Amino acid sequence: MAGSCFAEVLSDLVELTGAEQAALEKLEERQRTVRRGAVLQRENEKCGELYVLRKGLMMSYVLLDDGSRQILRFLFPGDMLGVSSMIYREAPETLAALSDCIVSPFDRSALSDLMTRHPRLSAMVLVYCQVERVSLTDRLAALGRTSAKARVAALLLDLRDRLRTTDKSVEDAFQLGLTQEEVGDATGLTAVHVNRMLRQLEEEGLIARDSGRVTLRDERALARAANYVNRFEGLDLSWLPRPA
Amino acid sequence: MAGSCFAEVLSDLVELTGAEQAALEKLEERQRTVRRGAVLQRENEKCGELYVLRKGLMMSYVLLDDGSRQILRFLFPGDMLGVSSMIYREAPETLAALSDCIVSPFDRSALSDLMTRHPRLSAMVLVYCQVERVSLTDRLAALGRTSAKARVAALLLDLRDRLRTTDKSVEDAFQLGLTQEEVGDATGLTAVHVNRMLRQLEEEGLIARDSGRVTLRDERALARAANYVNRFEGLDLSWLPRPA
DNA sequence: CGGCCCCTTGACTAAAATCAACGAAAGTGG
DNA sequence: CCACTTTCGTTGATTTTAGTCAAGGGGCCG
Repeated sequence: MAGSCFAEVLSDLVELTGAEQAALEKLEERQRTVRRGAVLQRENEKCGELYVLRKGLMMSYVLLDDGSRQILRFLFPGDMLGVSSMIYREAPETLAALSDCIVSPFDRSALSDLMTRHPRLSAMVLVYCQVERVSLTDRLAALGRTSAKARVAALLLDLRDRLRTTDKSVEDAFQLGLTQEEVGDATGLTAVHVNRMLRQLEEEGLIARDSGRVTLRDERALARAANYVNRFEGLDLSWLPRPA
Repeated sequence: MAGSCFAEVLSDLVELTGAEQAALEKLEERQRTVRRGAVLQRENEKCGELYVLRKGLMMSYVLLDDGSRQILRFLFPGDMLGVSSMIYREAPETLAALSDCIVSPFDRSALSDLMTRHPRLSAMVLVYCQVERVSLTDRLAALGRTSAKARVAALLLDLRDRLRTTDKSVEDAFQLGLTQEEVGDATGLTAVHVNRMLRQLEEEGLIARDSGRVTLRDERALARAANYVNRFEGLDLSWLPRPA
């Protein structure tokens, strides 16, 4: 199996040259499986490698002193994992697999080399990180200023959009590969309250549920309730340097 | 007035070459003043330039549909503003001045050029953005999983640390250049509740207040209450490429 | 079959928001 | 320089939102 998952994400943004594709494929030469529930990197432990997620669903989270968990981000195929760990001696967050996964590990220096040799890819890595950053600020605003229901709605919309980038067959229904506790840890709620919010969304006809499968029945109303924006849209990359 | 504020931030991390310093100074050739309360960039409007903040205190925020505001970040001298706006047609956040400020505006293409010509600076811009990203995730965890008191304590510690990087004379006391409403919009609380939390911190002897000036009286206890980490510490940049 | 994990629901509690009022301080305009 | 307005901080009373505690049910796995 060849091809670079990260390159696929980037090639939605610009047309890559052969040399650029080759450089990205080199990052994903190696492969490794990660079992559901396994931890790839643990918070406060020495930083290891970086990864590209090739297959499966992962998450990054932090644990607070009182034992509570905040899920920072869900990770989908094509996502680059552990970029922030690259810059620290100790990892600022834990990376764990929510399903059986395949990742491609690579070294800090590999990314450093790539950035030196391919200035345009370097800029695109920055773009990718900024998209992530803006998504984080969306979630920050959601946690700070929106209701429990809005946060759950936003999470559902976001999950659907992210799943669709990999699997075009996803339309308005998808398997929610998360427990309600995980949804709670992502939205800053308790599992009990997540349950109530899902029920409420269901009663209002905004979603339907059937054994872990969620259907978005009224996307317009959900998006309105959630203040949701897909941050992979509306990009302007006209300023990118010419390919080397 | 010469010298690059952003270069000063970076030179705390590695020793810059003359060429690198010159390149960074070029970004800050121009200067512009911004009045207290003025807006440099407005959410959803066409993205303009990027900036380096040279002097003063600014903030970035978003407004939600119901009119509530979430402050995403406070900006200090040496910070680069609007990097995320660079990649979008429309700005994802508003940039506003909390005090009279001086900024150096520059063009997307100027940063793009710099990244092409100076691979190591390119990597350092990425590092800078990742520090910002990790700080955002700290705040995300604070909003999602910590009490009102802890959030206010964390904000005070963070402000102090950021002020100290510019002004070494700041020890445990500083002018809180924010209204309680602004503190609330940053921490996801109401101004009224912020007031009560400040009072409580004061009553417990963790801080003292006098006409807008805050003194941290028990930093240890504050940091414990707040789960606070200074993200400019603990970096490992040994992987950075050689300077060009 | 039994145990565990996850979902569900009700009753109750705690945390933070809301509403309202007032005083002090800081600008503003004559 | 003074009257006026506005902003900001403070406080109490009350309401709303979400958390906590507890119990039971369904499905899956060993």
